[in-house]
Amino acid sequence: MPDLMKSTSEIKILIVEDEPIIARNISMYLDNNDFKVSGIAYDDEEAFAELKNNTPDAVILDINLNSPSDGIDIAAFINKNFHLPFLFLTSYSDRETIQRAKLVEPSGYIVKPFNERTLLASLEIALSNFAQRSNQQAPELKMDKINRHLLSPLTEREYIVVNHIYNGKTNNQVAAAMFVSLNTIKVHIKNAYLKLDASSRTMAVVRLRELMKK
Amino acid sequence: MPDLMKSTSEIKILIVEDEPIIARNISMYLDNNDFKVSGIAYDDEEAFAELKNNTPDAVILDINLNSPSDGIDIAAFINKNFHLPFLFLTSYSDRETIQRAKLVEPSGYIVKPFNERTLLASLEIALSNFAQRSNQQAPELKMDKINRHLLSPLTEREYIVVNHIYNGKTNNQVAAAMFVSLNTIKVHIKNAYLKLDASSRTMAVVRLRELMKK
DNA sequence: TAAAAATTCATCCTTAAGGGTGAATAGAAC
DNA sequence: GTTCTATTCACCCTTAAGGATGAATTTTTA
Repeated sequence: MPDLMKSTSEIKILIVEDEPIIARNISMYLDNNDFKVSGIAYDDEEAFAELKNNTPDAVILDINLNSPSDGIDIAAFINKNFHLPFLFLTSYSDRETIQRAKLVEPSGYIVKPFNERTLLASLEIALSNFAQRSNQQAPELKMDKINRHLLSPLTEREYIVVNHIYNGKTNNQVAAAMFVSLNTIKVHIKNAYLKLDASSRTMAVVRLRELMKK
Repeated sequence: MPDLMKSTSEIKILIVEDEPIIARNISMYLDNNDFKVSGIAYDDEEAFAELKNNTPDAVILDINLNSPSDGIDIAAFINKNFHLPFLFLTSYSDRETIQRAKLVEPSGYIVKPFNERTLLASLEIALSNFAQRSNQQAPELKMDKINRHLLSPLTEREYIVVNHIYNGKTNNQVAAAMFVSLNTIKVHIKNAYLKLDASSRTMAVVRLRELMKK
């Protein structure tokens, strides 16, 4: 089988993270899942250099860094000089930091501690949102939160699909965003419906809203 | 035209309200809109008598009454002795009262000051919710809130339709709940889509969520 | 390594949804 | 008294969505 999937979605990611263990962890996850890590930056200077020299397609930014500029500053720099999606990697922060982070309009957030699935799903959804409309943020569901309330948890692909549906996309739009066929999307939707006890996209959205409230 | 609509939806409403001006106001609204006011009770005793003698199909209850039992007490009595939908008519109340009101699981709330449209729409949605599933409450959109953010406001029927869509109903289910044909529902949906800048029910729901946040 | 789960895709079929046009009726507004 | 809006409905057509079945491939897990 020609791995069309892999070639089309091998997207170069820059990781900006001062803790080597976390950085390597993320790097391993991504390399095993159709992403290519173009570089790891441990401080602001390395981040600026990587951005210029290795032209990543997306950036994962830890907010707290051991350097003069933190992740939010680097994000502001990206907004000024590039047209790139970026996600913040963050622990629970104070309100001020969250406010500052929102101002630079990130394509997504990854909250520590995170698991592989959440990381990959957040990244894929962020890329899709960025591609469609850089300005407005589509609200993102939390897979962990949803799965906690389901007898049978959603798989990563099912989760991404229902997220798109939650944000009003048609099956064809979801297929385009995920680089797979319409048939595949329909299979994911059908399986997700079983788990969500729904039989239409609007019913699924109602169920998702209920699950998010709990 | 045989007014099938009127005969099927001429529902008897009991109004429990100690302020005669408001009571007559509501009474007038309802009588002009395919509802029949079976009686007006100005205190608890009259309410109990009306419930027994005139067998209303639904009850609108002011919470604050000049009598030993208030609206919530009467609601509890209804729950115990009848199977009837009731709505609370309320001004801004203290938390305790709201907590008590929630315990008797009303089919809806009408908050003063209210206009004719909100009253009728709340009533119709409450009746529909009650008919479908007496136990769980479908979350209800606020027409005033939505309309405040639309260039062209939704009409009452359009609002009721999008409310049903928001709660996951199919067009056929909406038609059944509103006692009109599928064609009519489609017309309302199409017109609502224009106002909401949507072209599918899921997109409409996304827009409604956005409008409710503002 | 074998079994189970996840992901991908195809084909076929039925129904739901969306969209266009036209039109009758009733009520409100002017 | 005429115009405007809201509500209702019909007929038409196209596309989207939902559902069933079968199957190949990869990844994970036992």
